[in-house]
Amino acid sequence: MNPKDRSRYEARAAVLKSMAHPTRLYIVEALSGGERNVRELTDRIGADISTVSKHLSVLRNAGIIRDEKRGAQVFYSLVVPCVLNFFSCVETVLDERAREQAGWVR
Amino acid sequence: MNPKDRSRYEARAAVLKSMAHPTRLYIVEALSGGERNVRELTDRIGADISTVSKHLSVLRNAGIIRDEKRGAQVFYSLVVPCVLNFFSCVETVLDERAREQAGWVR
DNA sequence: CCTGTATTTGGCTATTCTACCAAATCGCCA
DNA sequence: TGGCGATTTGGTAGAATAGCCAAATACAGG
Repeated sequence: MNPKDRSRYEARAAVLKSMAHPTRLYIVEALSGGERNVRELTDRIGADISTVSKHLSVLRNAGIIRDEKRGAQVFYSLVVPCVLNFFSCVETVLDERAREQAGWVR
Repeated sequence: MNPKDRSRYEARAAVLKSMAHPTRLYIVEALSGGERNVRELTDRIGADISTVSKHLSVLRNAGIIRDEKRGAQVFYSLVVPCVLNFFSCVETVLDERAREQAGWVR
């Protein structure tokens, strides 16, 4: 793989990697219903607020979400809604895998 | 987040994680053109064959690809083609990010 | 200006990844 | 059966992650 291709795939992988964590996936889905502030997300997730804040910055740096400060609060929202389409395909993968294991027909 | 939701998001994240690596993304795209054996993939990627083999097993365990042994060779192919749809959305993310940085309009 | 609330940042540890080399397996065929 | 090409597996060092706590920063009001 030449350097140009390599960096292209690295950039793509970085985007997927930013979503490849249970908490961050949860955040993405939560934001599909509209913007949320850090406190709301933290309450739902049930982890330390500093942990959630770091997950949010991972997603923001990847360009998946953006932040808007209003007063003392910071509201996050989805920048690229098409990432929500990933969910159905991921479910397909999981279903397919379950079927494989159950049937063992191959 | 309750345990049930948590494990659901963990399963989903595991699927994304299996693709969140430049080499593995490259493999997925390479397999969109049909099955390939380990040697072919290794030649294109330019890493140690044992490294490629391990990447392949990550994707196989996730249920994204499957292997079929024919003679001494092992051919890999895509199980769930919908993952190819991820690429266009990922490009959208990258484009959006590039635009942000260029324009600085916010 | 001082306090309280909201969020981010720094620091640290435990865990997980990744890549390579070496060694083990697997299937074919001389 | 012995050797060969193809692929996987075991081992390991180094890099990257994730989570928590403590401390820093940012804002709104009083």
